[in-house]
Amino acid sequence: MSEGRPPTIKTVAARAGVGRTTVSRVLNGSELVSADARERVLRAIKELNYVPNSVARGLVTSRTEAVALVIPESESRLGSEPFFAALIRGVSGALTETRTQLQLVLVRDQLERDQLTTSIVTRRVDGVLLVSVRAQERVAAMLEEMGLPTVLAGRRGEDERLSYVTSDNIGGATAAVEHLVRGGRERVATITGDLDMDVGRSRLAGWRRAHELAGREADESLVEPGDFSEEGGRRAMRSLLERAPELDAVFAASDLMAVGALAELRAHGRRVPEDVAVVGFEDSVLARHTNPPLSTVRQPVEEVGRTMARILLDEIAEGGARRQQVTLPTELVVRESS
Amino acid sequence: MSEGRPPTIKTVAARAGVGRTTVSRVLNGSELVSADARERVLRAIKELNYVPNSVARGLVTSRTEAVALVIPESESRLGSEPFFAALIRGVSGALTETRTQLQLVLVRDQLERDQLTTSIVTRRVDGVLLVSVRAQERVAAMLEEMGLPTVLAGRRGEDERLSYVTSDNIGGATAAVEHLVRGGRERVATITGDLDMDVGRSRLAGWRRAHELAGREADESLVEPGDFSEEGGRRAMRSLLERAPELDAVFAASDLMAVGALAELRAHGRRVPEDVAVVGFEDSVLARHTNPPLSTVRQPVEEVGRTMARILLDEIAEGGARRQQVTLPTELVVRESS
DNA sequence: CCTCGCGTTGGGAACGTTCCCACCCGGTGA
DNA sequence: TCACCGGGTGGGAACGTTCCCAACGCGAGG
Repeated sequence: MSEGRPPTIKTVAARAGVGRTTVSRVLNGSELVSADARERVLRAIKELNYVPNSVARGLVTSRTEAVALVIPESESRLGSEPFFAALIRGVSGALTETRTQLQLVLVRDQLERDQLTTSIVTRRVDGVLLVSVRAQERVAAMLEEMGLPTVLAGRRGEDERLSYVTSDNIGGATAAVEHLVRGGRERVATITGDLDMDVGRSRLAGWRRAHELAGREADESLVEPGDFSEEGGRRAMRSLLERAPELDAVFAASDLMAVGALAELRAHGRRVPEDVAVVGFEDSVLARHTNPPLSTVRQPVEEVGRTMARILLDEIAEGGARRQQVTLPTELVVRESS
Repeated sequence: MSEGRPPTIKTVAARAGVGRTTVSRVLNGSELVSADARERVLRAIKELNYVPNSVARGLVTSRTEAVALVIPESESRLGSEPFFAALIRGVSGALTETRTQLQLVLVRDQLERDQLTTSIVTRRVDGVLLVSVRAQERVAAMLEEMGLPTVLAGRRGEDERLSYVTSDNIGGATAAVEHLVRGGRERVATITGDLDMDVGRSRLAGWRRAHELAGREADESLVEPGDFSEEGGRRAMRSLLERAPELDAVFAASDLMAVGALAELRAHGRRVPEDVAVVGFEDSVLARHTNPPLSTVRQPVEEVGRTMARILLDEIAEGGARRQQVTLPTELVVRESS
């Protein structure tokens, strides 16, 4: 096995006794090849162990068969790690069906964020998947302007113009709070996520909506801003307990904040769920292992990833005109904290 | 701003009033360019918003400035998700410094595993990072044979020939068990990981070694095989309790198995740590949130990723002769379960 | 027997770079 | 004055594909 250098399409053509073009046609599944020629080509390919050079192909077609998955550092940290992993799983699953490559881009700091556009142009990817964007996300705006096919995980706001896939945050939050109300809770507080993000705002909107549906007035003094982190959850719980000691339930906009809240409640001697019921959001691995096990809202993260990838492939194939916006259903998971 | 099509090196050359080659030289930092020409080229680049086409460059240099990170599906599942996320963070961090792209390849099933070689050849990456390999990993063997620069996370066995980065599994396990012995535990059992993997074997070796160092005979009936999963941990704990009800400590080769063990111990009315002490391995997010919080061995996962990337870049740059094998230190984290 | 058409085929050009080499030009030493 | 040198420069070729188009062979129809 003395491979000088890898075989090219010419090597194959020579071996099969045909021209370059015919080999190319076989490779790309064209009909205009005689059965005889096709068979000879296929045999030569197998004998030579030929694999087409995707770089050369990319040069002429100006398509790389690759998409970038862009994830802000903050998203890959925090308890959202399982989110991140599941999303990748979904994306990757949908992508491998079409042989599209997945490039991972983690954006650490502001500097990298600024270079991102150049970086994406250099990469020459066919499209971009962008995770969890803030309201004023410059990267998204730039991609939109460049006309590069783009699908967001989550949306920047309610008037999002780009394609996106998100889970039903309003519905999930509503269901969580309704569940608390139905369980006889009178004073349901909420610890919100970052209100600069649609997930944060939507989950808060769900809390409000549930009150409305129950014919109650939402008491805004029961709303405490958090930041999706465990420590943020602790802090928020602390100030809620000071301000509204009579509360008997908390809806936290993330499991991690719920974990922080649980710790703080314990520190204050409140029993869960007897004195205070707690519900989180996300259904991360954590939720099953807290004490007591955490009721939460499950999001179909892997499905979100899969859907994003499918939509992106669509956009790439069709020249990107039609935008698709999908909201996937969430599901309340009741455990012992409520 | 009516961009017909993106500017090429020729556009830049024309605008700067120089030849293609000179632009190329400026781009690649060659010294053989007059200050004057260099400045004109840089200005033209800025004015035209020119970004070199990495595909075309890749075609002639036959380097893509991209590496693949290959992760078996089983590794991205289970409680190892944070592991996976942290590893990616490390890899990505070290890579962005050199503008190298990261391609993520998740291997779901056997079929995909078989196609992996072709897939890697098609991708034309400059090197491969391969996660957590089993003893008989065909992919690793194939990469070795192809001579493609490769770095493993973990090793196939003690006689690994490829470059790898691993954490000190033997040392960590030894420390964990010594800690239990020093705490006065007499009968320290262990739930092993998959013994087909070096991590599994090494952590078991550490358990043996600690006994040896303490001048005790390791009682092999206290060894129960697990599979790194929570359910596996439960099952193993159950049969240990049946077989050796007098045990007073358990070292589980992963946090997730430790969690399973905790649940099973509780079900059997054993108190932790009073009746039985438990130590895990990994220090995943989970460990801080179990009841009681889990003592465990922390691995520097992000650092493993960073180191892998650095070694791979080295191998790529230097034509791959020298192999590097690095073992990073682990650290015992004592919480309340021991 | 010639022409037409259609299924099949292959060569040339192009994609945007880098690398090799030849060239130019001013200065230096004989 | 002439050969020589070396920094600076640019054009041609090559990388391995795909696409365009011209050409081929062969049977059918006039």
